[in-house]
Amino acid sequence: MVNEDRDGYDPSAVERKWQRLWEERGTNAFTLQELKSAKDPFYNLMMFPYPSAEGLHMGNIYAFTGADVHGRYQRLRGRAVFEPIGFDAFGIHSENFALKVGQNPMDLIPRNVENFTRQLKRIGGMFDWNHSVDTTDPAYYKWTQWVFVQLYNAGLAERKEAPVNWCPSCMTVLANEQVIAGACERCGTPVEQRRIAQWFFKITEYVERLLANLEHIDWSETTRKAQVNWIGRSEGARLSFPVLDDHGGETGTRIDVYTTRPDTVFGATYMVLAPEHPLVDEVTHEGLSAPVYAYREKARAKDLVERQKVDKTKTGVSTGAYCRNPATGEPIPIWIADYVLMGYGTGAIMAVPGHDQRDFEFAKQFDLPIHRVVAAPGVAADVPLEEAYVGPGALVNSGAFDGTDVSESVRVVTEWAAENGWGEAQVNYRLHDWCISRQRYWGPPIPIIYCDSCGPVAVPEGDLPVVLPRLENFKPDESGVSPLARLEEWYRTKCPSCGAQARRETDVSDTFLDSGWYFLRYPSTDFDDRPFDRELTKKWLPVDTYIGGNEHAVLHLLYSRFLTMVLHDLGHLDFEEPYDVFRAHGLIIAEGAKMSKSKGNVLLPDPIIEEFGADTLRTYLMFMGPFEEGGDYRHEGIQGPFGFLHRLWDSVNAALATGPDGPPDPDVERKVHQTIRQVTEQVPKLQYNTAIAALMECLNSVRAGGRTPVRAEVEPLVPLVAPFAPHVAEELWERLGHTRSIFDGASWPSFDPAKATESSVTIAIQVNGKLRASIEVAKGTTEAEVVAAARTDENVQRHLDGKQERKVIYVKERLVNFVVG
RNA sequence: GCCGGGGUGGCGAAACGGUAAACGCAGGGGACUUAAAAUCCCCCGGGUUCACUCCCUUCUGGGUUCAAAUCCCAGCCCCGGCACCA
Repeated sequence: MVNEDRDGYDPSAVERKWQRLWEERGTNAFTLQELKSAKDPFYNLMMFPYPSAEGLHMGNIYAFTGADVHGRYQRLRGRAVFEPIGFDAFGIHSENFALKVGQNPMDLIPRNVENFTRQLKRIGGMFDWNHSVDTTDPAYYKWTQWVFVQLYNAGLAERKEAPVNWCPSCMTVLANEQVIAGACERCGTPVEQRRIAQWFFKITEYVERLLANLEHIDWSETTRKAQVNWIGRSEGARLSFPVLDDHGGETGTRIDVYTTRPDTVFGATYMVLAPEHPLVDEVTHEGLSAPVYAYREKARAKDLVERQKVDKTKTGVSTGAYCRNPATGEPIPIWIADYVLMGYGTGAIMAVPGHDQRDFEFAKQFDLPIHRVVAAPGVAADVPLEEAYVGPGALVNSGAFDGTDVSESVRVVTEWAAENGWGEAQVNYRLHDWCISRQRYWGPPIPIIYCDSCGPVAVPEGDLPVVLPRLENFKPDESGVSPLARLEEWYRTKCPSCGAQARRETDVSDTFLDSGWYFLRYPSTDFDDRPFDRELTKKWLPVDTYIGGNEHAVLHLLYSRFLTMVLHDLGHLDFEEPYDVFRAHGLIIAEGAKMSKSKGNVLLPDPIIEEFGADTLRTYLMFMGPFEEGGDYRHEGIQGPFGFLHRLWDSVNAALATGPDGPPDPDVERKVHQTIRQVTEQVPKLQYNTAIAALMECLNSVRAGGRTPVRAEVEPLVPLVAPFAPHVAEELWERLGHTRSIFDGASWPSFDPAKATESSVTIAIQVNGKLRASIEVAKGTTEAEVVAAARTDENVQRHLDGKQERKVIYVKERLVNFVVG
C-alpha cells in the first residue's frame, strides 16, 4: 500500500479525522433554531434507501454521492443546505428477508439501520443526522396513519371489492404500479386476479392535475414521459349497444364499450366481453352454458403473464346472445374472450376486425365477418382486407357518413351517436386507483375500526399511532387476510364512535404510503405533536432538488405528487407539487455488465473505501460518465482519480512548504480562472465528469514540468474539488490556514473574466472545408489580417494555387475557410 | 407495436454547426533512482511517406451547408419504460 509515507496522503486517516470532527462540531446538522432561522435555505433531497441486510450497494452510493455533490456545491456557494437521509424500512422486502433468516423484522431492522448508518457516514455524505426518519418508528408511522385518516375523512380513501393483483408468492395484493408485465415487481411471480375488499386511494380523481402539472415541472424528460405514459390518457367515445332477446326485441340491458375509433362503428361485426364482465351471466340468459362456464373458469385461472402474451392464438367462446349495432341496426353476436381485459375501459369492446388488428385475428380465428369501413384514397370500398387497416382515408360502407375523412370522422360520428342517445365522447385513462392494502405484517396498520353498527370508523387522531404489535408467527398465508388477524387481543377493540365491541382492520398499508410523504417530515422531526410544522414547511419546501432513480417514475414519484396535492387541497400545504426539480441519475454497471448476485459481479463499497478512500471512490464514480446517464465501473479506472487526489495533496503541501508566496505564473493563473469558470458552470448542471476532467487538466498545468506551484495557484482548486472529495479538501483547507470548515463561509472561488481570457487564439485554416493549417494570432487581430496571414502559409498556398477563389468564410477567433473551385 | 435514451480509439468517455478523440485507464518509449515506487517528459484511430504531406475514420445510406459526430429524411442495432389498453 502506498499510504505509509509519513508526509503522504493517507485517505483513511484524513477521512476518519474529518468524519469525527464534522460530527463533533455538528457541521452538517441543524438545530431546530438553525432550521427556523436559516437564510437562503436549500432542501437537497435524495431517495431514502431501504436498509437491506446486505448493506449499501454501489448503486446507492452512486446516487447519494451525486446528490451530495450537488448539496455540497450549493453549500460552498453559501446556501443553507438541508440534506437529510432516512430509512424506508417497512415493506415486503425486509419482511421476506426476515422470514428467510427466521428472525423477527423488529430485531433485524435496527441492526440493518445501524449498518447503513455506519456506511453512510463512511462515504462522507453531508447528512443531517439530527433529522433522520425511520418509517418503522411509531413516532413516524403515527403520521403515516394520520395521512390515511386525512384521505379517509376527505372521501379519498375507499374500501371496495374489486379485481386486484394477487401475488401468490408474496401472498398479498399489489398496486398496478407494482406489477411489471403481469408479474410481481418484487419476486417476478405472475400475479393472479382476485376479488377482495381492499382500501383504495382515489388517485384517479387527480388524474387531470397530475397530467397537467407535468407540462411545466422541471423534471428529467425520461421520468416525465414515463408518468405521462403510465397515466395513459386517451380520447374516444363510450357507445351503448342494446342486448337482444331470442325474438330480436331489446331486453332493456345495454352493453357499454369504450373505443378510440367510434367512427368505425359501422364495421363492428361482433362484440366481446371480458371473461370477468358482470354481464356475462345475464346475457347468456338461459343460465351459463357449459362452454361459456368452462371458458370463464379457464380464463380466471390463467395468470396475467400467460394471458397477456400478444403472440398467442386468440381464444374465446360465443355466448349465443346478440346485441344490436346501433349504427347499422343489425344484430351482432356477443362473444367472450380473454384478449379483452376487465381492467381497461368498460371491460367490453365493439369488435371492428377491418380496422383493429386484434379483432381481425379473432375474426379470422372464428370465421366472423370482416367489413371495410375505411378506405385509403384510391381504394375501392369493396376491396377485401388482408389485415386491419388503420391508415388515413375516408369512411366507406358507413351510410350517410361515406366519404367523411378520418381526420374529422371521430368527431362527426360521435356527435351523431350522441344525438341519437347511444354514445358520448369520453376520455379514458390507464391509471387506476391506488390499492394500498397489504395482507402482510411488516407495515403500519391501516387505522380503521369496523363496528357492526357504525361501519368503518377512522381511528381518532388522539389514539394514533395504532402500534404494530410484535408477532412471532408473521408468515403470510393464502387466505387473503393479514397475519395480524391471528392476534385477537390486538384486533379486538371498542368502536371509537359508539363504544360497542369492534374489530381493527388487520391489513397494513403499502410501503409507498410511508415514502409518499417522508420529505415533509424531515424538517419537522423535532415535533412529535404534528406531522409537519407549518412554519418550517413554508421555509424549506417544496424540495429544491430531488435526485433519484427512474425505477420510481410511476411509483413513489407519482404517489408523492398525489399525496402532496391532496394535503394541499385539505389546507395542510401551500404548494401542490413536492419537488421543484427532479433529476434521474443513470445506472451503473460493472466491467461492462449489469451487476447481479447470480453473476457474482456485485461491487461492495467497503473494500474499495478501505483501499483507496471514500474521496477517491466518490470522485471516480462521478468521473466515469455523465451522472444522468450512468457509467461503467472498471476497477483499473479508479487509478485516475486516486492519482489526481494524490497530486493535489502533494501540490498544496509543496506550495505551503516553499515559504513566502510568490506571484502566480500568468499562464497557470489563466488556466485556474478558466477552470473556475468551467466547474462553476458544469457542477450545478450535474455535469460532474467534465468538471472533474477540467480540474485534472488544471492540475496538470499547475504541475507542468514538475514545477513547484505557489499558493495562489492551488488554493482555489481546493473548494472546487471539495464537493467530490470533501475530506481531503477540508484537510488541505485547514493546512492552508483556514480556521472554519471549507463548507462554511461561502468558500467557492469566483473567477475573474479578465484573468481567464487568452491573449492569443489558434485559427484553423481550411480550404474547401478541409484543415490545411492552423495559425496562432493575437486576440483582436482583424479579419483582414487573419486572412492575409492565412494566405502566407505554405501548405495553404499549395492548395489555393491555380484555383479560383470563390469565397472566404471567416469565423471570429475560430477559423478561415477558403472556398475555391 | 408505442414512448424515452443511446451507437465516437484497445477501454470509460469529450466536443456552442467550425482543428473529432479533451480528461482518464490500459499500452509503448525516455528522464530521475543502486533499485523499486512515486514524479516528470514523449508516443499512442487506420492507411501512406525517410520526412513534409496526403487519403480514410464518429452505426448504414441519402440530404441541407463554405463546413455535419452535431441539423433533416430513411433504415439497422443496443439499453430502459409501457404493452391484446380497444
